[in-house]
Amino acid sequence: MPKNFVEELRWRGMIHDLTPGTEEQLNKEMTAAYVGIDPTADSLHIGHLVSIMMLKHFQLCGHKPIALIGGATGMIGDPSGKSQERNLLDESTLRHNQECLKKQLALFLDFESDASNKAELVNNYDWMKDYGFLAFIRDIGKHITVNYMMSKDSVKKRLSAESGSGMSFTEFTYQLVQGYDFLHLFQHHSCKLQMGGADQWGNITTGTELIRRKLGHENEAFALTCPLITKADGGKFGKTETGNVWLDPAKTTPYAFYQFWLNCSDEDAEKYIRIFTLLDRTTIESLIEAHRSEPHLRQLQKTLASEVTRMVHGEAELQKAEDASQILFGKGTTEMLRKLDEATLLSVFAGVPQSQISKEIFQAEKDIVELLTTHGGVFASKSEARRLMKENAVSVNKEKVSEQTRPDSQMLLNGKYVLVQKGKKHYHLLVVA
RNA sequence: GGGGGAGUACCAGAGCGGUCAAAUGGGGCAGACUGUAAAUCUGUUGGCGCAGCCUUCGGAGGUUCGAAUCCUUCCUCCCCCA
Repeated sequence: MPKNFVEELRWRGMIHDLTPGTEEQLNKEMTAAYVGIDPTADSLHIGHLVSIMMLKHFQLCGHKPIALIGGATGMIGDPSGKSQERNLLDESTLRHNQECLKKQLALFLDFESDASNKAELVNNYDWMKDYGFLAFIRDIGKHITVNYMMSKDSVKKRLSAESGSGMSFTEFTYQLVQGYDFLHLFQHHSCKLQMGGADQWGNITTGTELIRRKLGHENEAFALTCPLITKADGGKFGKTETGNVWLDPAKTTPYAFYQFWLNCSDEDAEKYIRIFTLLDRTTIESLIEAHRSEPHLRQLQKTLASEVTRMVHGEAELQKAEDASQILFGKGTTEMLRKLDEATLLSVFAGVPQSQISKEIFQAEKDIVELLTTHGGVFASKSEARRLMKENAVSVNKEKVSEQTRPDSQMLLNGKYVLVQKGKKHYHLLVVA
């Protein structure tokens, strides 16, 4: 094997736990491994990125990655964590999502080459949909005791009195269905390893256990988990005010995507750069060292943001995101904004929320609160607009405004744009047409 | 089948006839300080024509001058016994 996979993940801080013998197996021969992804949307978000990077490294180390779309399991809902009831996806949605996800996965994994370790995409709906209930409980359920299933943390937590939520039989069954996936892949794809987040440990080991009990002791399967990605301040990773950070540029603009990474705290950036970039160890270590001595340069965040953005959106989009960030957060002034030609302006603000407003309304409306709220949709309510203006948090074209400010045509950039800023980081472009 | 408990703002969780747009904590947002960081401090966190008014405390009715608080009923969830 060209590179030691476990060693690679280890220095990157991507190993939480692994079953004994995993490393030996991987050093012995090319091995197939899979991770599961719920096809609940037609795009991946950055919460999926860790799993994907695991597969990416896996492939780079000469092994064969399998991405499993959880069409069947996604309908059930994993009791680990506090998942809500899942909606059943109809088959056409499922297939649509699967296709979209595959395109995104192809940004990272090689599905096309002739190499023996090319990536594969499977969907457990394909082997679960016709599996009858009786057949399943007889063939599979027989091999796992309820006692074993009850001892899993995810189950214990839900059954404990404090949780106060109970657990349906459907959810209880989840680990068995996921365990069967592993068995199926083990038998039909020679897949010997399942990877996932630390919260998946219980589900994965149900699979290894099932394989051992059903197929006998000489059939050994392995588990490897990575730590759940956290933020130093305890918040949820990958969420912003507006929700998930998606890989699909239509859902999260490349600019917003770039900004997400740029805004990481120092502590998080040191962790994330190891996990989410492919930079090698010496590069990363020297970057971290440089950052610690001159933190204000934000070199670490900048590298992290550009590496990940390039990987997901490509060089051209990265350029635009960097330019936009430079203009919006550099020491920009009103004069500088006025100097931008229309094309530049539009490309800079491509990633910024925009709204349209008619010229007539703009000219007629003399109340800035009305203009920005009722017509412009910049604020959710007039109360909010007033409150923020009192707090000196609202700027138009980089200049603070108050409730008394009267809108006029002097505000227009290039005759038709108004740049509204809420606080330091939130921009909104009004297009007057 | 029997018994008990609970549903309050983004979440957790007080309130149990008026002084409640609803304590407190968390989260969010903003300001100061900075490095588009962290920590800290401060303000704010239903809406509006904003010293006033309107809509909110699972749903629908009712009692009352007045209800998140009392009654009826429906829905949902949890726990215990069988």
